[in-house]
Amino acid sequence: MTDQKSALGGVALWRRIADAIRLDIVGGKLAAGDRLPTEAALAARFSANRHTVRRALAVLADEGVLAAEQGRGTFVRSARRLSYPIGRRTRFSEGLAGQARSLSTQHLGDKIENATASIARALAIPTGAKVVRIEGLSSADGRPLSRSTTWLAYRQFADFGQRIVEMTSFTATFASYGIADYARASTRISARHADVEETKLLALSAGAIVLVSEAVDEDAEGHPISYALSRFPAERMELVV
Amino acid sequence: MTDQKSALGGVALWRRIADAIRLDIVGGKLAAGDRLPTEAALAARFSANRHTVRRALAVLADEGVLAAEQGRGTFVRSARRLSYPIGRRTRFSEGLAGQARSLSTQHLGDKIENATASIARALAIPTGAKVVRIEGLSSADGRPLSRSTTWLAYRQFADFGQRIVEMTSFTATFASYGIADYARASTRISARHADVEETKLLALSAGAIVLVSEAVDEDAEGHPISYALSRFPAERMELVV
DNA sequence: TCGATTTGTCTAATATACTAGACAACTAGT
DNA sequence: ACTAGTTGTCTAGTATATTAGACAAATCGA
Repeated sequence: MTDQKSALGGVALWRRIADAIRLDIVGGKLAAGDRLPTEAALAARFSANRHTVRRALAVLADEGVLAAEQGRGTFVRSARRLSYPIGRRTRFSEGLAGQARSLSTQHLGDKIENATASIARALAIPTGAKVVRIEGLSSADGRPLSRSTTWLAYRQFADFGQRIVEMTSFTATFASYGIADYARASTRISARHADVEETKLLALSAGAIVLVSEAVDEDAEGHPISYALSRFPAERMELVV
Repeated sequence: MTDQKSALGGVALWRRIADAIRLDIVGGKLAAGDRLPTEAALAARFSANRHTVRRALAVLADEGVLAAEQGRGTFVRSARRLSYPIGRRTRFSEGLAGQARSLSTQHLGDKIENATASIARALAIPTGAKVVRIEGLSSADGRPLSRSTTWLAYRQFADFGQRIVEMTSFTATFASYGIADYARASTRISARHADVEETKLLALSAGAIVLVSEAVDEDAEGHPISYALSRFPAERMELVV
């Protein structure tokens, strides 16, 4: 949109250029197979040096978003953002079905700890009460889509960590506790820069943005059963309400 | 959380430090009135030089988030993020009432133009059809909260731009067209770096992140009436579903 | 085959970001 | 009044980001 250099420090110019081009691609302005403007044209558009543009293109090529061909030009490879639906009763796998061929969720570990104030409030338990923490990473077609941390009351879900590795899905694991149905009670959405761990696990380039969703699920009676903090790469995902 | 310098280029260290501290404040880890760790302690925590930390603190002081007092320390001034609710029938002013004393929406201008593919799809009109574009800026207690661009079909809402300056609210203006009630049809949420114009209007520091919401409203019969693209400063707002 | 266009690579100069250390100015408690 | 601890300011050196220009290597159409 507003291609000016002015905006001053904080974020390097090559990163702003990379973000702008990526936005054109995931936003649909550039389709897969399209040829990008030449490096010289992009340099003019962003009032930057060709080398700076090349650095931005190198990052995007590294991400697999585009590929350069000497003598011919630079071409868009991959496609639009995936949409992650948020509603009262959406399940992870259902929501993304149809947008990707394969979906998987990887269990990164679990741990017993004491509830901080915000976790306790979400789960309606006393601050400091024991909670189970589950770390997970979800991917579609081999590309990581979300890094999530989930807390559950230890009192009710003491061995959730063991069960989920067998059951694989949250829905199935909840069912094993006799919770046949559950629904989303609330979702809060914010955004920030990815930290080092997220950058690594989500295969992001440094300085990328993550959408953060804070979700509380409740059982049929309206009691909160889980509090999940999910981080989505903003360049590959959008949330749909 | 993970305070390492490694993460490499793209985003300046002072900005990552500023973001981390701001996150502690708007996330509630640091309350208004609290004293921050000393500059030396922060420098150690982020493995950075004291001057780099000072630059981050200067930005936050400039934003009004904290204030330094020579000889005493640096103190947290202002408070938590505002929550913007998203639902089938939420209205801007209702949703934020109670979180801020004064709310205002400023009309920045309007224009007739031709619908791009995505606008046309959202409004269910042919690509290239005439649309009215409305630019606005909303603030709470003097701090800008959202920068929004709204498109409406020209055929139905030809003089929306004139009417809204009198009516002041979208709800009232829709009512003047005989639309007593409308509801949210869909909301898509993403995030990116603010562009130059947003940085200025939303009073952000360079390189800040905006939450982007793409919303379609429909009338009682389910016909789309407006397509709005709102940008919220991620450091001051969160969206609640 | 030639020439125009495009990406790839190299060298060099300048501006900005970051680190390092020293000391001044102010505050609060002894 | 003194001292320890804090923020404010200055100078200087190093690393990274950005600009600048030149030429090589590949592609494509005339």
